[in-house]
Amino acid sequence: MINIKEDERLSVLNHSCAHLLAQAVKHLYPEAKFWVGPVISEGFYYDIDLGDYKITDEDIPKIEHEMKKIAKDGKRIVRHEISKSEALEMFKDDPYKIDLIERMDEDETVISCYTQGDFTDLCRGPHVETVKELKHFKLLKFSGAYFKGDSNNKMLQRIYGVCFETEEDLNAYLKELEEAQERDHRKIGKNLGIFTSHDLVGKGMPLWLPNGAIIRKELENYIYAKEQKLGYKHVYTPCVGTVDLYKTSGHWDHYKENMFPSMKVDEEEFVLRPMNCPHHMLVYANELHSYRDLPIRIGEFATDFRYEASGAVKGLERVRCMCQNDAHLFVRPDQIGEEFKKVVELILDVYHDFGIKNYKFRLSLRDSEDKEKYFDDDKMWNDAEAKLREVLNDLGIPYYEAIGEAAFYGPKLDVEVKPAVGPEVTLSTCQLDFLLPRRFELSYIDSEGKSQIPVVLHRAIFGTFDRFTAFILEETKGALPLWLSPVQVNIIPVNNNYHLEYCEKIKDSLENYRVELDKREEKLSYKMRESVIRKIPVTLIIGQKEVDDNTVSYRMYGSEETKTVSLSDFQKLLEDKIKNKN
RNA sequence: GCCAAAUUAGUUUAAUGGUAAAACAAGGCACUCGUAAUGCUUAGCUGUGAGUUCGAUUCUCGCAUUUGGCACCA
Repeated sequence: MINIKEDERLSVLNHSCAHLLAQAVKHLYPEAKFWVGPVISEGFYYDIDLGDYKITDEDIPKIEHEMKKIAKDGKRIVRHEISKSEALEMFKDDPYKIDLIERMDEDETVISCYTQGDFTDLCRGPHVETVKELKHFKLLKFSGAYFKGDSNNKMLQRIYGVCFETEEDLNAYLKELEEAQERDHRKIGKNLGIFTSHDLVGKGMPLWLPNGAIIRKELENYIYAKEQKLGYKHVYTPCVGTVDLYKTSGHWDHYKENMFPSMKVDEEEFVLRPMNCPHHMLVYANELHSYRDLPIRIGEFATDFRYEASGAVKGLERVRCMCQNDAHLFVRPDQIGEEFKKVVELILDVYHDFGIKNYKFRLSLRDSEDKEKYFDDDKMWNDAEAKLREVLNDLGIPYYEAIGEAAFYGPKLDVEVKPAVGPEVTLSTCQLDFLLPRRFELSYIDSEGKSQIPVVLHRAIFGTFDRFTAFILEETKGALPLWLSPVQVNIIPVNNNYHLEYCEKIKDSLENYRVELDKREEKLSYKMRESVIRKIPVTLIIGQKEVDDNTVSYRMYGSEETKTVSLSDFQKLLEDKIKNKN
């Protein structure tokens, strides 16, 4: 998918188109006041205050029509430069523009405006020469958007659109948007019987169907093996904890709003756990540790519950009940770099196995101005942030820094991916934590017999199994690699009367695989069609030829070619595919 | 949570102020078949609670869920 914002020409075009949109809106709704109209990776938008009037579906074609009309007139787009005081005078009736102008630097003496026909907007530019160039655009959607992105502020109305240089480019882009919908894990998940939901269970509470459960189990087995090899110790702990547990950890103060409300049982007050750190702290505290024992790596496939805002819930991607591929690494301060590096390497290893290529590393740091949100210890933060940067630089991994995205207890490295529909989400995460070990009074005995406080790394490679499955379904368009596929081999006999016995024999010989034998009294082509629709990786066609020659004929998903081989060669082929994860 | 829109059979869709149609899927019968749909047949549906109305799936309102954004995302 093309990123408009990263293309210089398209950026100018789309930004100019945002002005065209504003002009058209001004023509149709003279009372309209305008906030900002930036270019984004998907095109452009403009935030507009229409008073009490709400944009409807019928307005969009009208606005588009007006935009075309203005574009046809072909007015030039002219730049003026004015001083701050002139600007304040010029836009004196427009509180939004005044807001923008007042925030501009006093020294920045030149403020620019762009005029096209009867419409002038404050803008840094640049723009295209004339509105005539804005021919191939489309308004895509509209919604409410908080003024300055703050939910305490008034909601403005935002209209999104996109503009291209040619009609072909525009159509190609719109087609891509449509195709993205086909790739949406919610659609695939429904079609392939991966997951469902029910009002009686509740919002954001997915039910994993048998096919989804197989995928999840394979993911669990895969990451469990990796983690065991790396010296992780896996545990099981309860999905609830007492309120006091979360008061001890500090989450009660910082995270209560995102937790399900507490429930009283006898004299104890419980919450459904939103994360597993406190439980794992207590696993660590169960015995006395020597500096020689560290690092200690506690892993768990742990079900957590979070009170996600109702508008945020989405398929398997954002849920209220999820299973984390969680682990907490208890390390000595001198081991931070090495352990953090191992986690990053594990992430890279796993992404390689899944063929995931489009992801970004985000180093999430605190906003040092915000003493409310973050644990207050400047030295701790500075040391931790420096450590993470150092490792990333040593590994030569490209990343970007995000101020104010850290957890309250420490900085973190997140891996972000882009779903088929909607904004980027975090998949993997690795978080450094100097705080929780202190709150739980964790310790180890150093070489001089003194008690020391360990450092904790929180990490989740898949993030949650839910979100990772959603992502993998979109990456593969539901055509999962053999090792993950709920049904791996589908056997279709040409004639049930003559070939079934041989098919049963083949099925028995593939006992290590998930095999289906389609015995239904249906036409071969009918069964083949269904096998393809279900995206089963391998379909076997078994008829008289195969029975006579003691062979199998197979067709791989995505190919129309049929190959015939001996059963042992076929088994070898499956083994190789599983081994190579393709 | 906020701004909107949507909700009809298992699924995808149609229609209507006089309680609903089709395709696929499912059940039954026939066909015994070589790589994306054999034919016939049976059963199955208006999210939920109010209101308006002689009568509501259709109009109005509330609720739930879903969808697109915004905000949130330890």
